[in-house]
Amino acid sequence: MASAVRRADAAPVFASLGDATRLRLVARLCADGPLSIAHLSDGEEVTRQAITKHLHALKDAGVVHGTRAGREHIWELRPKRLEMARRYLDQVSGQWDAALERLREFVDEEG
Amino acid sequence: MASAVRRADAAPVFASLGDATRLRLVARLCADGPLSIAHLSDGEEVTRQAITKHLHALKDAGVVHGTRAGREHIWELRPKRLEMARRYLDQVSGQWDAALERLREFVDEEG
DNA sequence: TCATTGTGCAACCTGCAAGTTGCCCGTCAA
DNA sequence: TTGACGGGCAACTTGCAGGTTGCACAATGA
Repeated sequence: MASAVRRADAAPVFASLGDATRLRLVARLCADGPLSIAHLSDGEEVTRQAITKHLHALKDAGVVHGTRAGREHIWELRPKRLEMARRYLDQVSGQWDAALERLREFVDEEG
Repeated sequence: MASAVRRADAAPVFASLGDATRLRLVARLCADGPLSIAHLSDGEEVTRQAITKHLHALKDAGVVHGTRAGREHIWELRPKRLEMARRYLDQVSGQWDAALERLREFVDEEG
């Protein structure tokens, strides 16, 4: 079985995904593959600097990874972190199901 | 197939889970079932008021639901929202896999 | 060589989130 | 009826996130 995801690890990832602009960046990186800052800024309503800041926020959360190539800075997704977040939600859902089961048994006993 | 999760719906949920205290509250509600504010504040390092604010943040994101019972306010989890967040991560991962597949085919063609 | 392109850096502004404190109110039990 | 318990409300502080502007700098291409 996969090891349990710690809350302290999951929270920063969720926080990094909790911004609409960042979530859009993640979606684009996921659909189109690695892109430069200029390309990622293209079509966005905020400044290139704002995009850069968001990319660093995603990087600090481990969701994204940047590489310098000539005068460009290429950013790509790190799907492992997203998968970790998904696993955390799975864990919580699993606990919930177990709690429901316990409740059912309790009700059965009382009845 | 389940309908696609919109980014605008997912972002607030992620944001609500992006705080360590709130994530802890969610975990407790999930493991122990519905609890009052007093119980949820018990063991936390912040004030009851702070917990109340966090619970309202989770409620605004649709992750949690509160009911008044006598002089107590009972809060319980809404697993549907968490499941939605999980589905969103599934979507993104799916796109990522498709992108990898396209890349593989492209490399095969070139080779 | 020189203009253009893609970025990085730093300073700055602004609004909101997180937390606290103080006070008041309904509810429940003795 | 009264005191204790569980909460709501409002004002206030503080730190930081999100965004901007201005400038400097390296890489690139004509």
